[in-house]
Amino acid sequence: MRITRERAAENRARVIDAAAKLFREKGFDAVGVSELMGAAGMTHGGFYNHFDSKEALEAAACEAVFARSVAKMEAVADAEDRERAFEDYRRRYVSREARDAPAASCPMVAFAGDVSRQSAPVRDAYAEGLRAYLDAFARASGEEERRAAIRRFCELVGALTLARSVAAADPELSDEILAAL
Amino acid sequence: MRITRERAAENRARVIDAAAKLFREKGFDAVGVSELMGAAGMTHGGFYNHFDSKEALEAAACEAVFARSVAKMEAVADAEDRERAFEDYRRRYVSREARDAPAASCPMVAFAGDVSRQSAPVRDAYAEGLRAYLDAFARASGEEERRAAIRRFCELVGALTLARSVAAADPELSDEILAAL
DNA sequence: TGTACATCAGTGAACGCGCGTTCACTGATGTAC
DNA sequence: TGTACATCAGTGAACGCGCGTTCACTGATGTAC
Repeated sequence: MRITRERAAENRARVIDAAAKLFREKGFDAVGVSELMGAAGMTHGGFYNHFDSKEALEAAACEAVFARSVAKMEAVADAEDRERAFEDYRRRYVSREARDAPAASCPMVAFAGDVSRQSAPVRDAYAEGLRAYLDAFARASGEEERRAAIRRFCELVGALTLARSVAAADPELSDEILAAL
Repeated sequence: MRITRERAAENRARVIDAAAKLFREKGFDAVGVSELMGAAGMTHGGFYNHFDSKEALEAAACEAVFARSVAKMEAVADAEDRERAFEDYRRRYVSREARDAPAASCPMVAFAGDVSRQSAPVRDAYAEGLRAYLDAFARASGEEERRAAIRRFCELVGALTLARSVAAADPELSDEILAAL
């Protein structure tokens, strides 16, 4: 059942899309090749037509997720009313909506815990993404000192990470952490 | 080869100790029962003499790790020179030594990413630990507003998490993040 | 205190299961004429 | 444009592997007398 090249490229993109969501939601190791291919509407056997290995997809998905996040952050930095755009971004970052939608949110928070245990290509894609993101964040924040910008970002990452980690077991504490920002 | 009850209790404690280290270092799912028992000097078969399941050990280890961290934080809060003790704690928290020794460091940073995907007992042990830790941290920080204390803690957690996540792929960036605190 | 036996902590083989990966196969697509 | 054939994206069974868990077994310990 050969299909058009165009369609094959769409399929590949759909696998990366599914991976971008599922890896953020469940972590790299908890999502299998079968589940990924299923989420893209295929069976597992064809996976290796598109990727050398699961690791290769992890790196590709990591890159794709960061690309979108960095673009969003740069849009904030380049907004006419930068200050307001930044505050909006911040508010949404530590919102309950963001906390409860790990599949759609910040790659740093979703991947940070796992990434140091993943393969080198994944770690490299992550590091490059973080660098680009931090540069954009520093510009967007309006802080004169880069150190201050980094501290502000750490605050956001810590808050979202902690709030998400206790969301199920202690929702009040989780809300309190978000509200503190 | 039955052994003394005392010795059996020691063995159990040794398994929890090994779990406290290995789970923080590699994550819950990446450490097997065999590896844990081996680290405690036994073979895997006897595991279920001590624990109902791997999940039960995860919860016990989580509790044990938090107990130590909370005690340390409370010691800071109750120190004669609280302010200085707190600054020392902060400095050590975002040091390279702490970053490079995940097996021995902060349970929040080590577990936060994984805990929401673990079983209820683990999540509960974690939530209780975090609550106790935050209370002690708020006292130790000397902040009048609890919100300000939470923000300061988020800053630390974010910095250690991010620094650790890029330590291998981009040591300069990792150092820069630590230095920003 | 000494003896006889039940207990049970630890051993290592075995279980079913899901994982990442491979492979023979299918058949519509892409290409050469 | 039409025909003949090679290509290759996707299928689904099969692979070896390590996981959590179970189990029959061992033999020193703990207990009852």
